[in-house]
Amino acid sequence: MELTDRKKKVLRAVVESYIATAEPVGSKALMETAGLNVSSATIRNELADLTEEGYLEQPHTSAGRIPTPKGYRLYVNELMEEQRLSLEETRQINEALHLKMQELDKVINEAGRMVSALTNYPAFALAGNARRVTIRRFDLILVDSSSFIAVVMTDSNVVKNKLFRLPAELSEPQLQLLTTLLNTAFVGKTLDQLTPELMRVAEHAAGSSYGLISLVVSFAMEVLDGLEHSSVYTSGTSHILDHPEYQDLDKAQKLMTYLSEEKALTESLALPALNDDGAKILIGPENVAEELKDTSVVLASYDIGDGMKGVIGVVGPTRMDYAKVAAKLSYVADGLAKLFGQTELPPAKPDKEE
Amino acid sequence: MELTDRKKKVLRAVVESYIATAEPVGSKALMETAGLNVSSATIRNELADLTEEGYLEQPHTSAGRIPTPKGYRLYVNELMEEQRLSLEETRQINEALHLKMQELDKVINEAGRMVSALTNYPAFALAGNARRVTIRRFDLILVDSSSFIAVVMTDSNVVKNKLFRLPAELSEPQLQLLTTLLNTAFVGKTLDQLTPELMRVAEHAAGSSYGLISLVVSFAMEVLDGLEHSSVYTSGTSHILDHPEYQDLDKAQKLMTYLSEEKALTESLALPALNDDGAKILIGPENVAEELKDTSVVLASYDIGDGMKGVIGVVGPTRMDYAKVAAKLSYVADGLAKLFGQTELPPAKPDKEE
DNA sequence: TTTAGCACTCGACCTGCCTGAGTGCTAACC
DNA sequence: GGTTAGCACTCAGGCAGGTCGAGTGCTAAA
Repeated sequence: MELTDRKKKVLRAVVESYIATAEPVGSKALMETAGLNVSSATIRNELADLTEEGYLEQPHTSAGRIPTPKGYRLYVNELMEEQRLSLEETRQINEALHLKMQELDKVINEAGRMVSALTNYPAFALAGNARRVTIRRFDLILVDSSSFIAVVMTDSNVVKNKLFRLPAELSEPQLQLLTTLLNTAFVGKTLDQLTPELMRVAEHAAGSSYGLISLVVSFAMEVLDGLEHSSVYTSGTSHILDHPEYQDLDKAQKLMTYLSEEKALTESLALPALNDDGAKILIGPENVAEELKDTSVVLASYDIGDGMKGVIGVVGPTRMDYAKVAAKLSYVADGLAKLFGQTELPPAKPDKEE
Repeated sequence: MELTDRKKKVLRAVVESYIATAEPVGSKALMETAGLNVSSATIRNELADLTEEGYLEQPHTSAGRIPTPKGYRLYVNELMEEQRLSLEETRQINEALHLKMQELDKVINEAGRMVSALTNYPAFALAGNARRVTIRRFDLILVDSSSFIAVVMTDSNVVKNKLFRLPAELSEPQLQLLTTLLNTAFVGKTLDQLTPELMRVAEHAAGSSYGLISLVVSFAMEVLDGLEHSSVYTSGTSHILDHPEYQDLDKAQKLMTYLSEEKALTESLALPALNDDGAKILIGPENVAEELKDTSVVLASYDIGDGMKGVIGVVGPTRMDYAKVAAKLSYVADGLAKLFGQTELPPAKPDKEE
């Protein structure tokens, strides 16, 4: 059943006032803020109806109303006005985004920090692969006669390396043989395709340096594994304490602990978002995780390219400023998508030349 | 002036009881716990003396005594008994330490987490170089005609890589020329020795692919910079709320914020510790950082090898269980030192062979 | 349908009171 | 002299009761 226009206006005013103050909202206060030229008694009637229908609730008899999750949901779906970011804010974001392009991990982490600073809520960020990752190539670099660097590149264009120091001697030709072997046997394979049998075959072909095969391959496995179970970065957890709903230390601590548990966070929040595009708002009980049942989450995902996707999100009380947060989050996500979309290389002409 | 034996016993009992309960300790309670066969009145006299001399204080007239920083200091220096870890604890630590050897960053971070879990205090961990780092070698790997991987190795045996995608074509010989150029011009240089002039000379020699020199070198500079300003990992900040002294949300939040500010943390806490070896306890006002004036810090540093050192530390209320924390921290630090001390490679014979 | 008015509810806050833990001091004791 | 028992004193914390005021629902009139 559709709500009347006036009811919607009242609901909206309640939500916005409660978002701003965290205090139950009374009929008198609404008379002024809702912009309807009716008396407080009329508003009381409307409030009673809205309460009846489950959009609002009363913490106790003689208190004002606060929105229920259902109320927030309606607000988010229909009533919320798209927030425009101020010039200053966009400037800030752009500046931060165009910092030097470091390792992916660091950019992700930095994005989380930025979002947290921008919204004053704790934030998290992660990147992951929507698909299985395979190995694209191996390179082995001889450093000296007893150590070498293994470089592994995946088909998602991630490159990782590791330095190996050996108790035994090693020669350039040996290493080249190894490289060829690795590249013929293991390229194009996903993590679970790297079976022990495959290893054994390759080791056999490797002759005297057979032991190295398993070393390098298990490194490659670590790399693939790391890419598929990418880690989450959390930032700004101290912002939890900003909000009166977390005066209750116990509540605050539970949320903090939850946020610091990578696994829980990844599984219940971030991964589901990887496959859904765009922004998403989860209000209170809409969250799967028990710990978040009275907490809201705003998420945005973006494309990194090479089959990878990123997610940034913000966690806060259900009384969250959804409009502002969603706007900021989307803007940052868009910025990141653009950042990753462009070639990593700035036009190759150096601008200083005498 | 030396304290009498009995005074020391009383002080010790006060500190330990206060550490355990966070409640001011009265003369009656001490009668039982201090293990002296004297009446509460006698103890009261001793308490009065200790208070006079600045080792204890009273939150208010009719309350028991709590230790002052000076009291804690004496306790730590003379009275504290070296704690032995339980078998279960050492087993736990060893197990965690012998996980697969991943990237240095991750090991460091993991160590911090472990310490935090072990002590129930927030912990931080970082690694840094005691000396200037230089470049040891460059390698460039051609991936396809428009992209290559740059691998940079430093004299601290850290290897980093980056994938470059070019708008232009690139050939193997070109890349080899570049590699030689880079290796002759920039090897052995520290960050500040990588001057623009040096770059210009090298670019000149590079002919048509001169633009790539600056790309690779600036990547190398990032690597050196990153190694010298290594980042701190904080974990377990939610443990702050475990302790009654941080019921005051404001206080808790200030500490949390401080802990999440990498820069402050590195400069005021971690870096100073890098140069001092072994364990260190800083009590309340002994800390330089204003934010830590009523907080204690226990630090341990260890050798990573190749001129690198690591620091792990724990932050908590002055009423911290110094003995336990110090024991655990040292054990972990020792473990890490050993872990890094051993060759990264396990004896190269695979134990399964048919 | 809206409004004014009124009785009612209930949390927040203040107040004063009481209790008990803990003190310092004094005088007696060994 | 150090040690102890006893006693008066202090003060935070908890509890009970009272007041205040914001906000309600309901009713009756406009």
